[in-house]
Amino acid sequence: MRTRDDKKQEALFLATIRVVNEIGFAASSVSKIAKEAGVSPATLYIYFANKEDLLVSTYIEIKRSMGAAMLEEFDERAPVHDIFHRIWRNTFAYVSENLEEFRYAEQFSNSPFRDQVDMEQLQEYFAPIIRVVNRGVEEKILKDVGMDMMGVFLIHPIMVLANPRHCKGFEVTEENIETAFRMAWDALRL
Amino acid sequence: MRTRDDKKQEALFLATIRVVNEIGFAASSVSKIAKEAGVSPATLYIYFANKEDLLVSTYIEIKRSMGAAMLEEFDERAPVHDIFHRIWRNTFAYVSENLEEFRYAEQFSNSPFRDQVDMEQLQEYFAPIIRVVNRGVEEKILKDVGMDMMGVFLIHPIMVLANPRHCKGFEVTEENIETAFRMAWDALRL
Amino acid sequence: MRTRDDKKQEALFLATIRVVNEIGFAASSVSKIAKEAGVSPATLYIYFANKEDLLVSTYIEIKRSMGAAMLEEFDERAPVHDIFHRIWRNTFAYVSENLEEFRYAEQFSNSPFRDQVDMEQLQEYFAPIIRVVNRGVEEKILKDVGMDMMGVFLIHPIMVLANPRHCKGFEVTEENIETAFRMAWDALRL
Amino acid sequence: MRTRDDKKQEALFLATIRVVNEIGFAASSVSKIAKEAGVSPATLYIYFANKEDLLVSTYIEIKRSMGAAMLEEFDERAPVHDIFHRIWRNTFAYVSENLEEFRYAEQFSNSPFRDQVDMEQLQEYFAPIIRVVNRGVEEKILKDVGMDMMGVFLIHPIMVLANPRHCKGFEVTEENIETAFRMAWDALRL
DNA sequence: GATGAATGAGTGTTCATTCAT
DNA sequence: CATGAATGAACACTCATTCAT
Repeated sequence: MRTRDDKKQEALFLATIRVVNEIGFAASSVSKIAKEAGVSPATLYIYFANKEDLLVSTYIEIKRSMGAAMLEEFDERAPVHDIFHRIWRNTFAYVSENLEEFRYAEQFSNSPFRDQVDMEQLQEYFAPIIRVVNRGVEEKILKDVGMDMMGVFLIHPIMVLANPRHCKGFEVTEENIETAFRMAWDALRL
Repeated sequence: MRTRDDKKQEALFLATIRVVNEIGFAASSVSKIAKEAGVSPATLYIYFANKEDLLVSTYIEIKRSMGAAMLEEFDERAPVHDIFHRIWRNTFAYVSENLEEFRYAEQFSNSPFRDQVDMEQLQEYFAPIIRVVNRGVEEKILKDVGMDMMGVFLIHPIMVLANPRHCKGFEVTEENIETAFRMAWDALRL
Repeated sequence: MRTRDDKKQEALFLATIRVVNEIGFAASSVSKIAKEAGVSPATLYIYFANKEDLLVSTYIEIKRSMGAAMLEEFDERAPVHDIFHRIWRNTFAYVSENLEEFRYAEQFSNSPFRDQVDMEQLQEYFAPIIRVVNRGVEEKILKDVGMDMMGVFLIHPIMVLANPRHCKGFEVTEENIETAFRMAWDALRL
Repeated sequence: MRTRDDKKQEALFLATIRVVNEIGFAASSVSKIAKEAGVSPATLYIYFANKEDLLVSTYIEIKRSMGAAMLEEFDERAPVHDIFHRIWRNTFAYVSENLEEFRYAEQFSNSPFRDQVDMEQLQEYFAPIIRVVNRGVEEKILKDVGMDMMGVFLIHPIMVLANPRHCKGFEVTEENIETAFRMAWDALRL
């Protein structure tokens, strides 16, 4: 028998991201994605159970790689401020260099497909961050305001700022990134 | 195309919001929206040029009413902090009380339809806010960081916090709102 | 608005029968039936909810017209033998003259769609026959063997004999029909 | 194509019957049948030329075994009545005990695949019965009405009565079988 | 102004079959 | 001998839009 080609799965992920970003979630059809990936629509169904599975799997794959990128060179023993600074810059780098993936994730999480994803599982990728937040609160460095609010002022600003779609006026320069981080840190710190 | 029977146009706006929120952008069809509004699909084309026009117009209508709500009791002569506090609470109130409209806008602005909207025109609704920001910078009350960053730390947090879809752990209580505002203000102020 | 065209429903019934008889149940597709009827596949869905509805409705329509044909000139007060003779000849005439309809019904009732039909409702068309059978039993003219067996020896033989597909050697002549009826009557009578 | 591993061929026959009976002719696909048989779809094509060959071969196989069952303990020298009685009971037994096979054959012979079968060859299985009918006519025991009519009143009733799908009200008891045979015999005998 | 009928183009998905291993 | 991968063609069905009334 022919052997399964991992390249095709990867190609389908990339094609999904490209097509969804270009024409939007609503207009993205299985046949367009298959064509973009250079395979037959029927072949797609060998690698994914159905359209939803394709979209959800693509999202999870992005989240996984994003989580890994955010935690690069993560050193749990460093000062909270430095860890956050590291994560902040990692995340900025990831979003800037993987804008397509990031935009896909954004569209996905604003679609009803979102409810099909096991969020608990996704949270695992970000567990170390949560531990640092808790440590920061214990050490009286961070405001004790719950995890959601931390995300809103620490992670979310990056998502918006790094996305030229939202912030046409924000240039991703060394200086601007540091300024933005200072604002985030001002919001979070005690 | 526009005509006198404003009730039908209003009904179509509401139906669009309801349908899109319930089954998502991708699955929302003209005929389903028409049925929800209690009119024939053909009638819809009397009020809107096509599906895109319907979706875009609905979005603009929401943005208009949202802008008005945010600026309620706006007093340009009050202190910058108080104006922002007022806007912050207005916005929270609007989002909480108009979750459906808000969610529609969120889905819309994460779709490629976004590019069909004349953003310049939308900005007008929020012009007074921009003037206050500029005043705050001049008065050395606010960091001088450009309008995008202001939006990211002032407006965006509300959008996320008030949306239970994103923040299941955040309860919209008096206390939490004030805490969050303090964080936003810490981020913005000099 | 355009007005609904009853001719199209009729055309779809006929097209269904023709296509199913020509290429079989399994190979009959909605698009082939629509093409045969001279309408777009999409139009078909205005008149029928889905493929199953089309097939089932066609079957019920046939059964209705067949029941009516079998009971033509039905006179409940005539002798049982004469009534049966009349029904027998009516049925033979119907099957011979409506072979296509009959064959469709045959294929249908040997398909799993059969289970989608409300058989109780169909039985109504044949209620008068059942009453005559009961009378024949009471009058000690017919064997008291239950309704199924009556059907097997009275109705079923016609279905088979009149269908050249099954009985290539049976010519539908006056004499042969009478001979066959005598055999059926011999089977049924006391 | 045929090969030595008769177990797989047998498994495919059985799988075909099971699948077709469960989901119907139209919905039965090669891959579903292969899965039911526990082999790959590709393997199926080693044993059968194509889907049609599989379906037709399954039918012929059933007809062969059915013919053999009907003629069990066949004694050409016995009285015509007794031979018929024997065949009648054999057939009833076969249908009752092989309902799945029988139903498959029924569906098959009501589909256009029927025309793909060499009927002449099938007739061979039933040749002894034909000889007995001819003898009965010569001996003035049976009506001289042609072979088709004999089949209609002798074989067909069993097919219908033994199939609970058609005759929900007929219980396959010793007594009912004998009663039905008497009716068939009354129809046939002079 | 308002509508149900109508449709070509498209949807997601499965099909029977072939091919490389 | 046996197989999972691969696909063009087809499937049932829905779409956004137009048309006749």
